[in-house]
Amino acid sequence: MIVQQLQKEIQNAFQTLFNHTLPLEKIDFQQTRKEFEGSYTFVTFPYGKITGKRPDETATLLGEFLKENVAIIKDFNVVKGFLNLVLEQSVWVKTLVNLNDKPVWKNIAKKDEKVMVEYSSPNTNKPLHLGHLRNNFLGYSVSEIMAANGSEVMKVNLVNDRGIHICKSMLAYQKHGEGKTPKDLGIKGDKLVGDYYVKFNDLFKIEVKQLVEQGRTQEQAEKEAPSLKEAQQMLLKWEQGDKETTDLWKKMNGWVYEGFDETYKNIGVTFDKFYYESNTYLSGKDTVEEGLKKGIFFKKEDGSVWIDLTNDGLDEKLVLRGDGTSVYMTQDIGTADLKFSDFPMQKSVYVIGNEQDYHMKVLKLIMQKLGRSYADGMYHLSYGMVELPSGKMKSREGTVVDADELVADMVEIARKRTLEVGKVDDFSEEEAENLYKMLALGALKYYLLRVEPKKKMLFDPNDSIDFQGNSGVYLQFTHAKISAILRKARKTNISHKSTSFESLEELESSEQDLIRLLSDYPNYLNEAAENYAPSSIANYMYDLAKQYSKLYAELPIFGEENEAKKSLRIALSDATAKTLTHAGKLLGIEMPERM
RNA sequence: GGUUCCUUAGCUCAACUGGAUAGAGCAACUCCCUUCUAAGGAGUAGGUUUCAGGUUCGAGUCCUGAAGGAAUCACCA
Repeated sequence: MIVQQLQKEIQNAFQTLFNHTLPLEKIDFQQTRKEFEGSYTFVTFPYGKITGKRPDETATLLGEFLKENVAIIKDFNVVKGFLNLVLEQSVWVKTLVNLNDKPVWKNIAKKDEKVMVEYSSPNTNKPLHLGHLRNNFLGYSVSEIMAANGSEVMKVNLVNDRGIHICKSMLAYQKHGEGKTPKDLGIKGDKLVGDYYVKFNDLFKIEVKQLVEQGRTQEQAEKEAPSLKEAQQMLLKWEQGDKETTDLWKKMNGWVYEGFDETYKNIGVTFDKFYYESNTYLSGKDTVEEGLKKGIFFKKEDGSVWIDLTNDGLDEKLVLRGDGTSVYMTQDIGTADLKFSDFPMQKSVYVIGNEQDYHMKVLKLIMQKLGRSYADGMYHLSYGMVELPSGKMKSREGTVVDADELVADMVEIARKRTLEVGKVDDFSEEEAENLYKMLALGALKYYLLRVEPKKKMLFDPNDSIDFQGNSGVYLQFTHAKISAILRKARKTNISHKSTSFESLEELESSEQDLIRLLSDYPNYLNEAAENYAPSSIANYMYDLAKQYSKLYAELPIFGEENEAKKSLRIALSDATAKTLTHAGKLLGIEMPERM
């Protein structure tokens, strides 16, 4: 709010002093460094050509003009080309009044923009692991952030429910499962299926080893292993609609969906629509025809269809097999169109790991060449793998950090910590369990979201995720402290209505800093949406909580004798709590009243 | 081999998209609960931002090259 006003004032000053119109969006401010007086700093180095003066001269001229003509600017100082602006204290109080009367995010207008976010998109042959959690939290959070910025968002999950990998689980189950159900075994359905996926691979490895001993090369052996042949046979049968096979497929997928549902529900992730690859894997062939007609694709002698992307710095890429069957790309082309016909979006976000950077680049190029309106709005939210100290997680080796187990472990840690240091003796069992889960998920989500998505992460199962310092729990703890203050204010009937403090003229620096941070929230929100970056929100929340904690330790609230100051601090507390709650929601992190 | 991405304090990460003396947490060390929740706060120490050049008023950020790591380049999905 303040920034917008300052931008206009600078624009006006440039107009008057230098007869030059600066576009508003080009006028940037940075926070004045602590060692100088002031709040906002305008950098004048880039404008030498426009002003015809040295940067410090430009800064001085601007400073004098602003001080003279703008009421909220109390003073200025110039260090080289840096113009530091000192604002009237009343600006801060007025800003807090605005925050207090109406949270900043209520000013965000609805946009006429549809956004589809595809995320999670699991294979149905194994349970979700830590890598999926990163995906799920990213996708969910980006959806929330876009929606908070006024877009209409559709969250979709494209389930990879067919293919050779699923047949592998089915085959192993058929052989060794003895018809046992998850219920019989007392385990989740996705776990059962995952176990048989591992079992298949154990068998496969033994076969390969035997073949190698018989003199085959590793490569030959991997192609010839009988269990693999069987799986391929099964896939063929599935595609032909063989009843026994599809029945088994339906049964086992059903188990997996039950398991997934439970996990999604547990981690607080939701979808508006599910797509299943078993329904979409044949689509896209018409589009390939279209591309051929338009001359975008070409056919080789064997009938296979390709696109030549050498001019775009890539290779030739197959889009349809010689025998007319689909490849991965075919499906994705078809699915892209299908999504658009269901929900005519301007932006289409794909939350997919960075191992598919190349594939997604090709897909976007193809859709652009086909002239799809949504193609420019396709965005691959690429994220790095979560690795263990021993290296990459591999489901078929069983070396994964299981999502359900990790959450359960963290709930246990939360329980232990709460019993040690928490202040919730009078909680009912249900309330306590809720809290443990809230803290566990808060820590986990913050841990995964505060890092820039494209960076790979290292997770050491021996080091538990932080419950101290820069952590989700720190944010929650700050909120709980504030809640205690607000409860006490309510109980003792101390008002924090704007009228009770708006006449204040002097503020402490920690109060000012906090107001500034609070009023900057919409900028972070906007930035997060533009860059698809939940990490900006996470880092902002940490800064905010830290700034509040500082104030909390420095200044008394109920011990303050000046009633106006007391009210102002309560209003500040309230605004901080509301902002933490709002921002936390964007990351899927809930804020407790007590802990 | 081609392409893309990554490399910042002992460890895990920031750095407002090119701005002032690169900031946090963890770990170590000092202080602060007779005060609103110490899962906190204040402080000390820790850096040639992998390396070498370049661009400019100014580079962790942009360009070129080198080193190390990862992904990808399938008629697999």
